Parts: sequence; C-alpha cells; structure tokens
Amino acid sequence: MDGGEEALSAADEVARSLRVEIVAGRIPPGSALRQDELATQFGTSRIPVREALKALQAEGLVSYSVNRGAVVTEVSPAEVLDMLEVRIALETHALKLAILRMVPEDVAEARSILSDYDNAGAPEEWSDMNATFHEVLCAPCECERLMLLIRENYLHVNRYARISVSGIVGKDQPQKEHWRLLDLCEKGNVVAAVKLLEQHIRSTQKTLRANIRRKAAGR
Amino acid sequence: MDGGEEALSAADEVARSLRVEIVAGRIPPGSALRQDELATQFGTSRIPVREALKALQAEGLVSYSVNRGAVVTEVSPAEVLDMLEVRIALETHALKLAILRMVPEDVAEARSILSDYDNAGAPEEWSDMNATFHEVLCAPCECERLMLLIRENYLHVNRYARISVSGIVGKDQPQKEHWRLLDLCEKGNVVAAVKLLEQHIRSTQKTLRANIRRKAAGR
DNA sequence: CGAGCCAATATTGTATCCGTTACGGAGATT
DNA sequence: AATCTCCGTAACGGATACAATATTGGCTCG
Repeated sequence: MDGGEEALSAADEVARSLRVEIVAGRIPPGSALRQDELATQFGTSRIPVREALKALQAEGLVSYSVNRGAVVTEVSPAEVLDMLEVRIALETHALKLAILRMVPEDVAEARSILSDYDNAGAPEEWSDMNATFHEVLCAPCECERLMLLIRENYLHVNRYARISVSGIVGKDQPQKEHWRLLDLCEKGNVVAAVKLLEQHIRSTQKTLRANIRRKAAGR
Repeated sequence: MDGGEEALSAADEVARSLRVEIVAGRIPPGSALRQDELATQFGTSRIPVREALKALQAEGLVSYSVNRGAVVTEVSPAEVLDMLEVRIALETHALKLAILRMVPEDVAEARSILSDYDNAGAPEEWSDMNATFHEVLCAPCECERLMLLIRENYLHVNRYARISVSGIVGKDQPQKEHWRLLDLCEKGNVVAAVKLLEQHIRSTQKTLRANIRRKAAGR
C-alpha cells in the first residue's frame, strides 16, 4: 500500500477546490456560484457540484437559498471580532494544557518558526507563519479536537482578515510578543503566558476594531 | 413577512431529519445509511438524500467512503474526553464575558431553570436541562459564535454520553454545583465562578473516564 | 416618459437511467 | 476440507432529462 493515495469522488474534489479558492479570497464574498458554470469548469455534471456546495454550506463557507443557489458568505467585521473571541477561548485553554506537556523539542520547533518569521518578507506569508507558530505552540495540548477548532478558526478569520489585519498590525509588535510568549512557555509560567496570549489576540481585535471605525467614517 | 415559514428543499428536510435521529441516538453509531432505503423512506429520489449525507459528512455526523456509502460516525470515549476539554475552553471564556454583562433577568431565568431541574423526573431530561442552564448562563457573553460552538459541543457530547454520563453522574452533585455557580455569577465573582465551572465539567470528565476504565476491565 | 405586467430565458431542484465498484456465494482446485 | 477464483447481485457515483421556480427584457398602458 502506498503513502497517501485516496480515491476521492468528484464532489469531494470540487469541494476541496472551491474551499481553497474561497478561503484564499480568489472567489470573493458575495459571489454567486452557478452550478452549470462550475460543472463545465470541473468537467462534470451538476450533481457533484451540488453535493460540494451542500458540504461547503455545512462548513459555513457558502450560504444557500432555495431556488436561488449558493453565494459565498459575507463575513461581517462584527463576526470576525467574535471569531477572535473564540480564538482567545480556544488558544488560551490549549496553551494552558500545552505548557504542562511541552518538551524542549517543541520549544525548538517554535523558535525555528519565529526565526523564519524574523527574516520573512512578504506580508502575505505573515499570516501563515503566525498560524503555524500558534499551532506549534498549542499542539502539545494533545487535544485533537481543540487543535481542529483552532485551525478552523484561523481559516475563517484569515478569509476576512487576509488584507485587513496583517497589513495593518504590522510585524514587529506581534513578533516581539511571540518571542516573549515562547520564553514564558519555556519557563513554564502558565499564568503569564496565558495572559500575554490573550492580550496578543486582543490587540489584533483592537486594531481590527479601529480599522472598522475608520472605514465606517472614511466612506 | 411572517414569522418562521421557510421553504426548504427536500435535501434540507432529509438532512434535518437524519441529524435529529442521529443525535438522539435512534440511528446508532456504525449504522450504514443506505441511499435507496432513505430515499423510499422520505419519498424522494436518491439525489436529495446524497446531498443531505454530504452535508452531514461536513458536520461530522457521518463518515463517507467512496463507493461504500455513509456510516454514522462512531464517537470514541477519548474523543468525548477531548470534547469536554473543548467545552471547558468555550464555556469558561463565555462565562467570563457573560458575568460582566449579566442583568438580574438573566439570573432569574437561570434560577427558574434550576428550579425545574430540582423537580425534574426522568434522567433523559437532565441532559437537556443541563444544556439549557449552561446556555442561559453563557448567553449574556454576546458572542454569537461562541454560543454556536457551545451548542454544537453539547450536541456532539450528548450523542455519546446520553446514557453513559447522565445516568451515572447522578443529579444531586451537579445540581448543587449549578446553584453555587449561579450564586457566584450573581455576585459577580468571575474568578471563583470560572474555577467552579471548570471543576464542574472536569468532574463529568472524571466520571466518564472511570466509566471507560470499568468497561474496559469488565468486558 | 415611467410603472406595471407578461412572456421568454436562465437556473435551480428532482427523477430516472447507466456504468462502475464492492460484497457474497457457489464451484473448482489443491 | 480449506482456499481461491469467478460470477451474480446490490449499492454507489455520475450523467442526462424533465419539472418548477426565479429573473430579465420587452411590451403595453396610464
């Protein structure tokens, strides 16, 4: 048996492809997803396309109206703020557990990511690196369910914030906090680490909130 | 525009129905969901059924193998423990926010639920009441996303634990903790309330863990 | 000239049909 | 007698076909 060959249905293929496009923002929120169009595009009939759309609906990526088809869901700024609240809940708890189980190798891995981060160029990469760092830091919690939700959370937040946040928060301040956070983890200072992590996420939240205000006023 | 009449497609209807049946445990984990069978049962063709199954797959209620159809997902005891960990993460954070925003009416509502709980009879109702109480307590957090995840969490945990936990933990001890928790919330003692809530959920976790051990040994 | 109505069209939702794949049992072989 | 093979059946994935619903453009009427 070979490594990872998995037979996947056309519907799964379509769903996977669309998911990537939507999360990447290449299919912008509000776009109508025409079944016929997608079907010809993927070289299938509409049946697998419809199944894919249903799956994406369950994932919250598209919204479905009967007889009017699927539309890429709009993510409101308020919802993103909520999502960041969820992130605080998930990550602080995961971190609490993770620190107790963290071994030097985990710290080393996180450190290496931060180093790459230091030398990183394009802002588009920042959000990926950020996600990776937070994931590595939380991973030792050994709670697969928590990690799943954390990953999902990043996906959804990034969908909105890919430009809005990363480009505005900047890199230096978050990065400083990352190093400090890693330090606290290494020292096993759970309380301080959790506190810093919450502040860290809250600062993203604050920036976003300010950004929303500015947009509301400016336009 | 009237209250809540929504036209829903056959696929949605099937999905809704199956979801209820699965969560209620009437379709036990491991069951194969035959498309033909469901189609005749719902009086439709297989197409809507397949779309429904895809949606349920995305929700994690069924698992799909290509050319072998859908099976109701088995929830392992370890996963339930993980889910309870997630519950701790979500609820403690929600409670922190909720207490700050709680008004007397919220407390009154929670109190009334607990009173019903006191007089409640059948163990099957306990888990619903428990869920309702926790929901009411967290609701003032005003974070719809958090509440959504909390509800989802109860759904999934109950799917496994509907017999395993409620019947074994009993009612008296959790109920005592509920009253005490509500008291702390009313007093605005965030730290103590959060601590108690975590202990409260951990005791469920512990009971479940013991139950698992017993089963593993006994059989 | 604008608003409202109706028909033509586009798009969705569902049913039926066909090819393909997995499972199970009967028969042959060692 | 046990195992392997082959074939029949049942279930699934997908495509085409058709019915129902929404949308759009043109037309009429005020």
